[in-house]
Amino acid sequence: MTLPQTRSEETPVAGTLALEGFLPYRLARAAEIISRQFATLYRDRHGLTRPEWRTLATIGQFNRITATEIGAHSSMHKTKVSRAIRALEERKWITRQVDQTDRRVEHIELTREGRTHYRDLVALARSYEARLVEMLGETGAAKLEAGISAIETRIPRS
Amino acid sequence: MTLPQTRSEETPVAGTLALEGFLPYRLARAAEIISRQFATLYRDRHGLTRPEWRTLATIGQFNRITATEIGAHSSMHKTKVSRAIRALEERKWITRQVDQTDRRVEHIELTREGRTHYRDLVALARSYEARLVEMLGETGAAKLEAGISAIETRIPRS
DNA sequence: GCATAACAGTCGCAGTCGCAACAATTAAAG
DNA sequence: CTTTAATTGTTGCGACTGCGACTGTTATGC
Repeated sequence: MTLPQTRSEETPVAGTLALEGFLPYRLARAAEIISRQFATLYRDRHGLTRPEWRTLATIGQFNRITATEIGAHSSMHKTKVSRAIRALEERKWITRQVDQTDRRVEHIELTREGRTHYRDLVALARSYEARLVEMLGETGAAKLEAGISAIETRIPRS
Repeated sequence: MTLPQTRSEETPVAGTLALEGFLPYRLARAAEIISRQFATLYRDRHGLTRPEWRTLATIGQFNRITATEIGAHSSMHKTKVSRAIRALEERKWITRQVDQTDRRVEHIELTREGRTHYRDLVALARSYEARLVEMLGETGAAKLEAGISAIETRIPRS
């Protein structure tokens, strides 16, 4: 285990918790490592932030979608979605049009330019995921996915 | 899978990426669910933030430790550590003393009061982890840990 | 119908974050 | 030695975050 260099002088004390063995900490740390690594790719390539990437990925996945639906599908707070949408609109990667039967709702679609970038990002994502699975090994990746599935199915959304 | 309610009208489009199946996204989401759930516990009970909890956990794990070592052991940026230390000091949960042979270094220890809270937090952490493993099931938890271990060992720290 | 509640999306604000720059100190180079 | 580089911990700053309040609109209750 690539532990952060363990301290030389100090030794763990009895009656304590080993942070590096604590499951929630390990999970958070693992996710952050992967998240940062992947984020570097799309940030360097397209200058996207994490909320923008998720928003774009969701819009591209469906063809026409609303802000609320984006938030539900990508697990993001509505303000995050709102700001990401604005940023993508300023780049002219998406367009919005007000629903005529319910004028609270805006439908969002990719522009031609947005679709081009989306395709590129999908390729980037697929290739990163493939490399990731390769590094983890088939069984390592399978176990990780099974563990995540357990969380998705068994942990009640607070 | 407790998916965010899938959209009724829209159907996934070919040539796209399914965000909900994308491993980095799923991992980030799973970690956030757990992290938030556990954070609610120590926030409600002691008013701690996440960096403060990690810092306290690290100080308690070793008896005497420096800020840099805390950061290395808990995967936190040094500014986060610095601010967490100040907050804990203001609560009088820790004390610092300057190293006499290298006055750049400060050694940090728990006060009596800090140790009390630390013990309580350790109990809280252990009980949460136990409940978590119970919810995930023995095999689910084991697979999750194996997957995380794969990340810890096989993914090069950028 | 009309008042009230619910909902979509935006915005102000206060809190948090990480980066870069910094002061103080110690180590290394020559 | 003396200059330069490296290290520890802090701070200023701009960017980002989520909460609550808000506008505009549609649905519901009576």
